[in-house]
Amino acid sequence: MKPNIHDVAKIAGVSSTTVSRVLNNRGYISEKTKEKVYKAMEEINYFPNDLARSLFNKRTNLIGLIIPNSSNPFYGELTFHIESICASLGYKLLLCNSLNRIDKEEKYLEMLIRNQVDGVVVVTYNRGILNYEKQNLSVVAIDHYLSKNIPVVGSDNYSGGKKATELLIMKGCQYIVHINGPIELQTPANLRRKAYEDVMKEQGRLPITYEVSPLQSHKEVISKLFDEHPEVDGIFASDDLIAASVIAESKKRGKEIPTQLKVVGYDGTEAVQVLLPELTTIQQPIDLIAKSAIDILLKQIEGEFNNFPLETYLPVKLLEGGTT
Amino acid sequence: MKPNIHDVAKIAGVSSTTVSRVLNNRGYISEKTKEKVYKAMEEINYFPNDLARSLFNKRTNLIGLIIPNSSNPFYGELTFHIESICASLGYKLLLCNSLNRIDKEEKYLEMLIRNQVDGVVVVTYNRGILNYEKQNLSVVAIDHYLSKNIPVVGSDNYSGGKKATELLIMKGCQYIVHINGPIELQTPANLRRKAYEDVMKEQGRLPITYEVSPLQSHKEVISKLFDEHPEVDGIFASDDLIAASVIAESKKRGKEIPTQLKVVGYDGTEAVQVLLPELTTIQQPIDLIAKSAIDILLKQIEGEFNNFPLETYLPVKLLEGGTT
DNA sequence: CTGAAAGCGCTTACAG
DNA sequence: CTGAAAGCGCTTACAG
Repeated sequence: MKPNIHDVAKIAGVSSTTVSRVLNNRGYISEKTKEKVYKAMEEINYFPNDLARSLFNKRTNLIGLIIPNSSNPFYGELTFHIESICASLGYKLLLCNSLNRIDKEEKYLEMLIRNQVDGVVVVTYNRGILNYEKQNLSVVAIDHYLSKNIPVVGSDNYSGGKKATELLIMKGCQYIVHINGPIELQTPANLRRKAYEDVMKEQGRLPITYEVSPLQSHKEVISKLFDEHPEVDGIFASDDLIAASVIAESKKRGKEIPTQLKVVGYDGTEAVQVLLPELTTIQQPIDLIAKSAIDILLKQIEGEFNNFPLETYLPVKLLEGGTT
Repeated sequence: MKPNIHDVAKIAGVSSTTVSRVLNNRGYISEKTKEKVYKAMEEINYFPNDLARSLFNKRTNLIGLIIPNSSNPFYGELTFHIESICASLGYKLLLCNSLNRIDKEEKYLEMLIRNQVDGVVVVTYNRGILNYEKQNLSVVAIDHYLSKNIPVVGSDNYSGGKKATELLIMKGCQYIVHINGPIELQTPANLRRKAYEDVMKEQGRLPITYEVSPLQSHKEVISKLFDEHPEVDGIFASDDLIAASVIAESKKRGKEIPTQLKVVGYDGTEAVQVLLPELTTIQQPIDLIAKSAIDILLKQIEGEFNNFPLETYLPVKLLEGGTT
């Protein structure tokens, strides 16, 4: 059996109240008593039960993170930063991979509520489905609007989309096509598309956007793009994995990069920098996104409403590689 | 305030004992009472507090996962599979990124114990440092020996190393060099090296292994390798990220792949398959590794010792790409 | 400076 | 079929 606070008390020859006070460093305790208690804890290898503490305190220091899939380098990296920041602040992370499935998100959310998490960080495409507010749970969303009252943190998508499109134009591309997720998903990533379209129109060009589903293979859509627009010589993909698929398809068709086709991605994760360093991409400040999200979440948890912005967009950086 | 079981009881006009029985579907309860209780729970949006349940049951259904860094595609993917399997079995995952630092691992382990996790999955290079057994906690290790009594799950490293080396030989490479982590880390991955050395010796060739640190950049070591062995025409890297760095260095030096240099990696994650599809690599069955690890951990948790193997090595697959 | 008692939100013998 | 009581391992007023 695991030792409890009474076992410690008995060995130290004090009451469990005193042990608790030593544990929490609260109230006045004589140095001598403190030492006895510490020695007793050491002796029987005692660790306080956080379940019991949390039950009393109504505070678990537990944060839930719902992401689509940690296999994806962007989410894997985001998860790393969020967890690291949490750990440094004494919070623990309950990880949930929703695969973007509403049923899973609902189950996970209920699980998090039952486990009394202090707050939740959500990355989901399923907007408005979950009644996050009903439970008056502290929530922060990354890169996705959930409702009017839930703060969103992400990269400066408009600026990123603009940088990508302008680079392709500057490099002399004549037929620039954009690939993005479905426009129905009202995510801030739509701003990448908006920026692309704005810049194209400004230049008197016709914006053409192909839509890929976040759940399905991008191959057919990309193949279709090449079939329908053989003249394409510039592609701005809304994430690096799509960009990699574009490069693969281009190779398959004997279209040389960057001479015949230039490609720009989005995300710029560490994995991409190692595995596909030649890719030109718009790098998201994943560490800052994580930091801001947690900052905002903790403010909510501490009850400081109105002391944080509802939308936070952090600066992106153009990483120029050999694909442009 | 969140409603509790007494609030439900009051509304349903029964005792909290009865509500608990409905919740747990235990004992005999009339259909009518059940319905009243369910209606009451619905009405006030009641969710049971798992902290209180766990405190009583001495079972949290919480699993801790300690990995070096979820930014790494291999660990990100492993994390995804482990979490998914846990979720499907009613377990929840507490994620810990140790960065391979002993101090962090110790802190995380203590945190997990305080949170009363039912078991821990560990991926660490710090062998023998942590006294996992002392706490008589259920533990399973992935790809790393922790102690005699802690079961290890991983890929069939020897077979993988053999396949990689034999492929390079078959493809006609004359000077094959291997890159691996430090041999002091007594991980099963040393078997990749052992297999390489065995095959080389069998062929009357001289095995040459360069060691990279898991924490530092691989660039200098790879650069040194090319400097010291300009004749190298085959490299077996012990993971895909190292392989990617080899490819980059090779390009920098104008050494053409696969004509002048052939490269084989190890891991074969989804991320690599999308971002660097031309890489020939030994693919680990990450899903099976996750499944086996959880199987074994749950057996320990259920007290079925001796009903699981201490070492499990799962079959690898050669993925041939353009780098050989 | 220290302790006895009550309570956090549950569950399970025990009794009826 | 249902309820009162005790207890899981803590913490915090309250009293001394």
